Amino acid sequence: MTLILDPDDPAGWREAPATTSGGAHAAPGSHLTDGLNPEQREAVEYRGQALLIVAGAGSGKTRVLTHRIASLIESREAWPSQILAITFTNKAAAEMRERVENLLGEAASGMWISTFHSACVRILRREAEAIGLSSTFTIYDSADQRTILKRIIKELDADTLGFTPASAQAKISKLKNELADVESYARNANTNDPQEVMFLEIFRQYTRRLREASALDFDDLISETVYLFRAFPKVASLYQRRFRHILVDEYQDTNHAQYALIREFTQPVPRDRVVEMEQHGVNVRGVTDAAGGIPGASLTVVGDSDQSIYAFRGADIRNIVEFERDFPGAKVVLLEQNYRSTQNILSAANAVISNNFDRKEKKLWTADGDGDQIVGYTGYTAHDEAQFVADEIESLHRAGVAYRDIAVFYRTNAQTRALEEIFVRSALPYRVVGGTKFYERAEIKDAMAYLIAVANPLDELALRRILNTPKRGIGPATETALASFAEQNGLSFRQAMRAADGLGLGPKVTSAITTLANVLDEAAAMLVPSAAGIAAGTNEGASKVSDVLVFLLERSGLIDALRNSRDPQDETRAENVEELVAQTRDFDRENPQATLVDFLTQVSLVAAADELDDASGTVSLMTLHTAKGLEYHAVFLTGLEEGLLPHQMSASEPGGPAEERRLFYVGITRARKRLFLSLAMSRAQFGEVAVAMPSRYLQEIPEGLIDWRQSPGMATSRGGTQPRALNARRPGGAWGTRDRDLERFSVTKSAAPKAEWANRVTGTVRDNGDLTLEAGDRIRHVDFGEGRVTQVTGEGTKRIAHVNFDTAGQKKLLIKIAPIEKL
DNA sequence: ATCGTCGATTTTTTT
DNA sequence: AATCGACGAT
Repeated sequence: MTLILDPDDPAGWREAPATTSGGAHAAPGSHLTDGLNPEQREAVEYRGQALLIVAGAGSGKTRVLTHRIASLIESREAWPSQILAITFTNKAAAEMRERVENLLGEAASGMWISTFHSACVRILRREAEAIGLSSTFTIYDSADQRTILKRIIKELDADTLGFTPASAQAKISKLKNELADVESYARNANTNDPQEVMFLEIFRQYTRRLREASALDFDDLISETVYLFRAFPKVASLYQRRFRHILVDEYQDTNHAQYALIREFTQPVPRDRVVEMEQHGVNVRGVTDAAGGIPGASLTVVGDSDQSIYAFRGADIRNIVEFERDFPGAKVVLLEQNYRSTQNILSAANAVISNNFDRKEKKLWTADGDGDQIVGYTGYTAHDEAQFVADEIESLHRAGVAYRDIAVFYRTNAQTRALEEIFVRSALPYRVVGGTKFYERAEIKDAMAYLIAVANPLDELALRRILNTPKRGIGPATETALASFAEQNGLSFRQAMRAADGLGLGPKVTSAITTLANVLDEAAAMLVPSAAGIAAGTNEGASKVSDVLVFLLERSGLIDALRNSRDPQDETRAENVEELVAQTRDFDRENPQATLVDFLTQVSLVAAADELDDASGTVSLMTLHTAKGLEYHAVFLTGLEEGLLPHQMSASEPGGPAEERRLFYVGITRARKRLFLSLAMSRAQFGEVAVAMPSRYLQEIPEGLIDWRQSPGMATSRGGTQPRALNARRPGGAWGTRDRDLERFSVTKSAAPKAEWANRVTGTVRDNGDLTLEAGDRIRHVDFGEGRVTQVTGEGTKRIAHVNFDTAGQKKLLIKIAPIEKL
């Protein structure tokens, strides 16, 4: 029996599989390949150093990945702790873990299945001191980055050279994704260019401040792990020894730093170091090869270059395109059969994506038949479009489709407004996934800053945030005084606060500062485990996260300030803070051994898609980016207009329009049975109403596939719906285009004033107070005209009228706010 | 130090 | 339309 030391658990020795090298493997259980097509089966069963699975949308890649992992373990070729699977979101990780557990049962525990960022944090916290970090380092999000850069740019007067926090942030992120640091940038910088010199200074200061605060930004999490492995090969060897099988999902969206990290993980360990490791008590039996070294881990990547949509964040499509060159002898398996969508949906997707040149030809197909036609609709305004979506959702729901099986996608978060307004009015249960997140609310960030300040006393950003929140009379002057006192005496901001007595500030201010410092100290004391806990290396005896939070909220006066405020919005803010307390209670209950730092880490790394609750009975609204990897019975793609998809901003970027097309492709392929494409002819931007043109991608879909309820050509300037052949030719090429295909979307060039066709569904909202309606009442609605109430449901402000309109058909309306009057 | 008003600026997508 | 920052009044 071979024993393998698990670096995760230095005290725990685990049993290793019976055989790990040479000889015939036990045949993987056939239940793992039953029902798979030949390609899928090959992807599960192939054994070798490198495997690329080119998995078209809906081709069952998660199934292949989970079965492959299960097969490795069941055949005793690998121990669970030797598996490292990287997914794109925590939700995908959780799902993969669950599915592997379903295949293997208890045997699945010990695997690392997580996102790049979570895995790196786990490694970095463990090895923090090697690279001069506190193991309680803070993770800065983009808002934090922006705050710091804003201060730096102001101090350096860098705005005179055209620097903005956003531009500096983008540039720093780009550099870090390429594994460039301040030194390497300095070496290549042109010292004659004042702009580059200034940027270098910004970059230098930014790096220094994060260092001093013991903080890392998102990009650092990856790059610092790479640096760690490169600077400390012995540390790297521990992980190279442990992880024998690396599996990476969504490989087309990896950036250079992530690629470099994968390469580090898959490096072999030379014999000399193996000998050294053995001398230090690291068990390597069962993983060495004939030469005495540890061979590089096997690598499986899954991806689809047609779904690469993160170039803006440094994703390098070459990682997948050049995989075979990077890993000689790599096996490639192509999965083209689709198990998700109808052929009509797939034909549309194939047609659209085939317009991207420079791609490997790939055609999705299904054996399940054509299915329903795709439905198209052109609204007059965004609200009109939203009303179409709401109506169709209601009619799907009446036909038996659950709300949770329906999703609405859009390109930009701003587009949620019109959709939400109409959905609220229509009493449609929905949830916006991502968007303005709970943890981005100011009051939540304040409360979190208290926790961060306790967990990581070096974090100046968090301290400065809470210094005068709630108001304690500590203004910018005092803040600056503290900061410079700290600077001059080589103290941290926190230490300066403790020493505030000697600064000669006003007595009131001084006492406010020391009181806060004491509260933080007391909270920090609550987190120290008991002697027994320390001895056992556990968190035993430390206060729960929720208790620390409640202590901080009460003693800092934050919660009282919100409750006693005259600002009516503060009531909601207080409720949000209560919700945060409830979340920490949940966290404590679900993770009894976890620390405050664990909680902060989890919060930092939640992805938009992680918020999805499969059990909720609501329609999901999300961006096209968030939609990647998900699937729904019915999908609505909205805002299919030039300037939105493709987005205006993408036009100037190389490869922009092609990436936007992939985004459209990703959206289409999320749909299982029903696909709805919609757009508006006018859209409000910055408060101004602008005329919108149909997206160029719409015409790439073969005409017969779409049933236009109201086509762009039909939606005339007067708001009428004169039926007109989709491909009716109009002389002169409307909209000044020569492209004949565009004409099927043409509208009359002499567009009438906007006011005339903004007469459809509007954003009108009113407060009807306690208007009472009952079945049988006649009402008039601003947009839908007259109708008869058939039923009233719900209570209080949520009362809903079900109305049969004379011309507009059946609708549900939230009585309190619908623009209606009783007749 | 705090509060209120005016004007500028904003929207791409996210771990 | 709405948020954010600068500036001036209290």
